[in-house]
Amino acid sequence: MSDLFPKKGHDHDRCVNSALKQAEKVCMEENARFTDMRRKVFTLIWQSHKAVTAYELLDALTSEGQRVQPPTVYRALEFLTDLGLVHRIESLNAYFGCDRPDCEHLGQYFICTQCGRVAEAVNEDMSNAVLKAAAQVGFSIQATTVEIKGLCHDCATH
Amino acid sequence: MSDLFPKKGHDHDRCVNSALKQAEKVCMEENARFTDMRRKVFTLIWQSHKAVTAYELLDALTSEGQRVQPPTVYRALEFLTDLGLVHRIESLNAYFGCDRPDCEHLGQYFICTQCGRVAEAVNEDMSNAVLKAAAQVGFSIQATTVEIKGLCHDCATH
DNA sequence: CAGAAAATGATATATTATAACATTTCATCA
DNA sequence: TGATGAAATGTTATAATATATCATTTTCTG
Ligand SMILES: [Zn+2]
Ligand SMILES: [Zn+2]
Ligand SMILES: [Zn+2]
Ligand SMILES: [Zn+2]
Repeated sequence: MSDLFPKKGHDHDRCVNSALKQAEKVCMEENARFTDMRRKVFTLIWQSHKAVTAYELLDALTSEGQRVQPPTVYRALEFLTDLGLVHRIESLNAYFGCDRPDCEHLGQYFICTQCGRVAEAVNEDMSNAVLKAAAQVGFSIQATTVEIKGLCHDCATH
Repeated sequence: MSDLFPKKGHDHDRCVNSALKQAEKVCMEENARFTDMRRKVFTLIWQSHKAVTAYELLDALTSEGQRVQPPTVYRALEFLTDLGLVHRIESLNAYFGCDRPDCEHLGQYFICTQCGRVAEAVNEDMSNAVLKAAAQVGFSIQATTVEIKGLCHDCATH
């Protein structure tokens, strides 16, 4: 059994740095500006493996100094989600950093209701099943939401 | 190709009446009270094949007579969703009547972004893919959300 | 019918998100 | 270089969704 969730005590700075690198690359390629605010929001989102709400981001940005208003955060989130650098978790009204912003994929998430961690899966079987089901009923897909809640392996066994 | 979505001009009263019958049966079996308010909310939800927001329900109930407050509607929705008579569509913050409240299933929805209609699918391939993906990573499922947005066959072809 | 439990009413407030307009920053090119 | 227009951010207000808490009414049970 392979665990999607990061190991306890892993080098998380490495996660964040690698995500920043990828984000810079994607922005460069898309000729999009990775501004200070966008970078701050992106970094805050990557500071844990949990999903983060817009108002948690607001609070974090505000405690860093001057008051930041909702539209500022929502704009950064829109930018990041449009580029695929961040995904919105619909069932949590929260945002989560994408591991693989450079490859097209249908978002699929495992969400642990105990520890709060989220893991993105890119599972061919699930993707294919969704695509096939849609084809069978003549439905042309624009976006998909697959969110699976439960206990991660760590939480289920401890 | 089989279309999940109801045919234009179908006998919708029949949909509603059959849903009410099923709801009564489920409540009876669960020894749960299908009160006036719950019945009203349930019926309103079934009055279209679209998802309905809590505040749309509030407005509808209020225009029927005296003012109804949010908690009243949210309580009815909680009751109905707990029993599986209604599902919440996370990506719309809206509610939708379940076709098959009498059989266990993972909720899977097709949501047309053009006409607004929603269709519940009960697709074994999708369910199995989700269950298998979870098993592979040692994740024990509590709830799943599968919401597929796009164009229904009618909207895609007209 | 009394008493307990369940449901609803009422009031207030929390949480999530967007609209609209002002100001600042930044790339571009005359 | 510095005018200029587009993009980004700031600011204020408000919309949309959801819940906490306590009071009252209704229903069930004995
Ligand atoms: Zn990490
Ligand atoms: Zn966990
Ligand atoms: Zn119908
Ligand atoms: Zn349609």
